[in-house]
Order: sequence, then C-alpha cells, then structure tokens
Amino acid sequence: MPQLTISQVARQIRLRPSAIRYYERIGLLPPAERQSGQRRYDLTVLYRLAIIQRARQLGFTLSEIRHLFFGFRDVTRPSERWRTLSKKKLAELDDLMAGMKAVRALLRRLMTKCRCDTLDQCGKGIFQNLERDLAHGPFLAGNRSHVKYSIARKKLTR
Amino acid sequence: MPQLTISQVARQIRLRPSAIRYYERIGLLPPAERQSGQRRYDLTVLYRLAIIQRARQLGFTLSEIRHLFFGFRDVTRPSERWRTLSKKKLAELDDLMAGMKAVRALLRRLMTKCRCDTLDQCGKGIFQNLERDLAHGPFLAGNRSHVKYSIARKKLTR
DNA sequence: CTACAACTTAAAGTGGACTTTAAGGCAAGA
DNA sequence: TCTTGCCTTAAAGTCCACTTTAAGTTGTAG
Repeated sequence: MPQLTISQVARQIRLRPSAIRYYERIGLLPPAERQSGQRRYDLTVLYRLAIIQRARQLGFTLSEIRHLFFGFRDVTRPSERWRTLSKKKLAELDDLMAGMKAVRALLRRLMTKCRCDTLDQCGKGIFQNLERDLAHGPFLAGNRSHVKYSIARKKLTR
Repeated sequence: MPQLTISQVARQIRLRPSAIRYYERIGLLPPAERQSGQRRYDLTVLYRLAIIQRARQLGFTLSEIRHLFFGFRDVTRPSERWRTLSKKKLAELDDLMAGMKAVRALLRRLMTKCRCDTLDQCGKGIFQNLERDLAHGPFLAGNRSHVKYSIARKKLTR
C-alpha cells in the first residue's frame, strides 16, 4: 500500500524532505515504514501534513500542533480540538492586534510630530516618559514569545 | 563627568548589563570610557538607550536602529530619519495586520464550521484545497522574516 | 564496473537578540 | 589578608523550525 517516497510527498505538499524527517524526529509524524532503509508513505501522510501546514499558517507552533494530534482523549472530535486551540490563539491574536494598533499610532505620531533637533533630544523626551510608558504595561514585547507572526518573505532560491 | 557604572545604567533603563555590552559589541553604542577596565557612562547613554528601547518596541530591528543612528548624513534631522524608517515599518505592519485578519477569519471558521469525524478527514479537505489556497499567495508565512511582533511574556524570573 | 540519483544518519549551522558560563581582575571593608 | 561585590572577556548556549553538511547506502542504467 505505501508507495510514495519522501521527496514525492515533499513535492506534493510543497515541503522539503528535511522538514518531513524533522517532523518525524520530533514525533509529529509516526515513524514511516521502510523499504530497504528508505521511508515509504501512503496518502494519509499528505492529510496529516496538510493539517500541519494549515495549522502553522494559523500561527500554531509545532508543539501546539502536537497537542492537536495527541493532547486529547481519542474520542475527542476534531471540532472540539480545533475549538480549544483556536480560542487560545484568537485571544493571543487579539492582544497582538491591539499592540500593533498602539504601535501604529506611535509610528504615525513619530512621523508627524517629532520636532527634535537631535536624536539625543528625542531620547531625552522618551527617557523622561519612561516611567509613564512602563505604567501602561508592556503592550508589545521584544521578540521572545511563542507567538510570532511574520510577513511572507520571498523563498530563498536554492 | 562620566559617573554611572553599567549596572546603574541598566537599572535606570530596565535592561540587563549584558544587553548594554551587546549593543556596544555590535556598534549600536560607542565604546564606553573605562576606569581601571570598567565602563563608565554619562547621562547621554540613557537617551540613546531610550531610543533603542522605544524603537525596538515599535518593531525595529537592531540593524534598522543602527540605520537610524548612522545611516543618514549627519545633517539629517531626526524627524526625517524617523519618517523614513516609519514609512517602511507602517507598510510592513499593514501587511501583517491584513494577514492576521485573514487568520482570524480562518480560525473562526474552523471553530464553528468543522464537522469532520476525524482529523484525517480535516486533512483531506485541506489537502484538496491546497491548490486553490496557494493561488491566493502566502498571505502569512511561517516564521522566518525580519519582522516579528510578539505578545509580551512574563519575564523569566531568575 | 562505474556512474548517478535518491535515499539514509548524526551533527552542526541559521537568524536575532540577547543570556549564561567560566575564568579572572580590582577596590573597599573587616 | 581575606572576603565581598561588582566588573571584565570570550565563547557557548537559548529559542524555534528547520536546513545544511558530511559520510555513507541502495538500486538502476549504461
């Protein structure tokens, strides 16, 4: 029954073989059957990979996707699994959007309202408002969170 | 004149000393004066760090911030510098928001409209729509871009 | 027999913004 | 003198989702 090689699967789902091996290594995919050492797949792997792709696109981490697959009792239906994960993700997304709107506003103000003669002058102003700004709470953090959304970038040709 | 030690600066601006040393290493801060090997700073470093903080908060990378400081002719006023950078960032931000709205919609549909009995069934549906979805263009990519916004995370206590 | 394509593995590399570690220096106070 | 506390450096580690590399295996074609 299993007839697809890893690169045939990769081509169909638009992934690199290395990604598929990686998913297997971290337990997102079950260990594939082997024919003289080489992985062979049937169609169902495409479905599982499609879910992974879509979930990634929705901002889920691989560990959240593992939860989607394995973190529920077997009888739990997909709709409920998706609901559980999506609810959390939507909340995160809404936080993120709020933060981004605040950033947008700040960017606009910066563009239109800066009258400083030097950057040090800008800095002084910012520094003196530090206390007040921090009181607001960090609406946007640096970059060490589990939720990251990124703008699509041209594929590295290779 | 320079009287502050690195950890006094760090405390005032709410950074770790290691971050300040890192900024110096990558050329974001000028090499600090030394007193028997140790860095000593005056107030202006706080202003510069405040700008870095604020710019990071606005989604600028350290390399963009370097551009803010050093990428213009000396006579270029802060307002114009900010305008140049902000324009680009606003465009990126708008793309990002659009992508996130699409994701939001998909998440909502997933929550309310999934009637699959098994995840494989979900996967089959997704897989069969792959072509169509890809035609849309990747409105959101995985996570390898230079623009990342993240939800604030509780500081690692340590 | 040789060449070649496609596969295998483990381990190391990537990017960005730092932090942590290891090993050591220096000044002040008991 | 010894301890304490803060500082120094270079190098390695962290996170995440992979990719790349190096070295080797297998099957097929000429």
